[in-house]
Amino acid sequence: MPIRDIPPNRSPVSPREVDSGEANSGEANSGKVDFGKADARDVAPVGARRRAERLEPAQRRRVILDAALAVFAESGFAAARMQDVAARAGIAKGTLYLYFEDKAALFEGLVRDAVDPVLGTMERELAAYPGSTRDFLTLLFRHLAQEAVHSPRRHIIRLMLGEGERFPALADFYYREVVARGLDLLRAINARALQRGEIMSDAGLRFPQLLVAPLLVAAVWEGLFQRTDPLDVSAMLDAHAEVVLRGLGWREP
Amino acid sequence: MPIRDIPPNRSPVSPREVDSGEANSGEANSGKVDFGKADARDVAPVGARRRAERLEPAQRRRVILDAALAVFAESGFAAARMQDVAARAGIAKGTLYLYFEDKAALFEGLVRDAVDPVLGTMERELAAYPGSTRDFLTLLFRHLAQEAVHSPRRHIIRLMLGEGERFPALADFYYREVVARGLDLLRAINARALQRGEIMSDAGLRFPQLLVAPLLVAAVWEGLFQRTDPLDVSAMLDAHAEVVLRGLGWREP
DNA sequence: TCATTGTGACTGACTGGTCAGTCATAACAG
DNA sequence: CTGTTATGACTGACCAGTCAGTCACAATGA
Repeated sequence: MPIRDIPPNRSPVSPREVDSGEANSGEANSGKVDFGKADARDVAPVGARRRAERLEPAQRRRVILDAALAVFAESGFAAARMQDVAARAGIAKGTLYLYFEDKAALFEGLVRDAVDPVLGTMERELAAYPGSTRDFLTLLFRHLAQEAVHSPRRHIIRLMLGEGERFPALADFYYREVVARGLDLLRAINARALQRGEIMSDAGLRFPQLLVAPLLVAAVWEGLFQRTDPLDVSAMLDAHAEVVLRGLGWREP
Repeated sequence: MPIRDIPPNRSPVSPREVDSGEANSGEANSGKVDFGKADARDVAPVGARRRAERLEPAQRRRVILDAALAVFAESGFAAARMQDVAARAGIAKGTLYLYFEDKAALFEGLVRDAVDPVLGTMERELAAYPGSTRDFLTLLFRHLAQEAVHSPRRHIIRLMLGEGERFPALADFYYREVVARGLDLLRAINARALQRGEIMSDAGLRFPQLLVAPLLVAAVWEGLFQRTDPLDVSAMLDAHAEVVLRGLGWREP
């Protein structure tokens, strides 16, 4: 309770960029009947407090999630500070808690939100794709490379790798929404190609992971080694498509 | 809302397992008062300090590093507590600081230490390997799978993925000591196979990453999805070897 | 039109708790 | 007794999460 006031000699004050706004700049109090202690503390600092513009909840949520992605991507879960998320979103820390239960919920929201749309379109495209499996695979790789390497969502992958083990429920969610669907898509591609006689081996049907493994490398390489040893992701994926198709027994249909 | 659960793992770490041979012989708290016989100062109000057995500095370092691997693997860098590392190593927290400058130095020491021996033997074996490239690749995969999935060092990989971006110097070290050497080894394999006419494509020479990508998947899968959707790593790697060799234009020599 | 009251998004100082790193002290080896 | 090694209580900082309060705007009514 803020009423319980503090001996004036104590000066906590976190000397930090946030700066706990001016000490008390006078101005006793207006109408408040204040029994007990005259109390000098608090009272509106009045300074240049900027209040964030009022926003539609959905918009505010978006802003927060964008900020959170940036901050979590930069620091990982444990080291990310809610204060920083708030600052980046242009709001006060307390406001975060109007939109998300706690830090974990924010992280979750982040992953859930980012995960959404990617695969749906590919699934639909596959059903209707007229060309050869080779062409579709190339298209798929190009799409996914975009996601895994160039989209801001690429950080989600890294976050999942790094923190996922400590969020089993989140890992499950990610598995259901991304991994399982992705693998199903790949199995469908393989099954169709086999059926059409475009390939001979069922290795890709049994281990669709083999088809996307290089994408994981690409996503990780970016963050860790790009600086030291740049990797041409597109070229690598082209090479991969070539190798894997031949490896599965490709022959022109 | 299936996701609500456990944020950072706050389990107190069971301090056995590493066990620096005896030392802090149990007892600790757990209510057992044991006012029995002898050992008068066992009641231990404040003073009774239990000392860890004296160890050679090198051995103590080993014990600490083992403990640190366990704790960091479980929690990641930021969430790992020095207190827990100490407890697991059977020593007091202060003692850690006799061996490592600070938490970051401990993490670094951990990675440096774990990284050491793995590749050397493979490099030497390649030089002397009499069999076909196919056999050598199979051998290599088996070795690396051991490292990436079953060895306690597998956690190092995950730690690098999660934290590496925040330790650029460590990422560089890891690149030099593991990644670069591994890729060189793979390039050597490819070059030799090409020269011998065992394969036709130079894709593996240009992107040796393609050969190990599935290992990364395996290492990650273990931690995140094994529970949900078990993956038979050996079978996957066999399939990978088969696909990739055919993909590179393998023909029996 | 202007005052009053209601609403809820937004704020940030504060609390309670955690933890890295320190250091006076204790135990041991020789 | 003396130097070396180990200890763990302590400090200082840091941060997630709370909550009493603020403010802009909308609705109401005079």
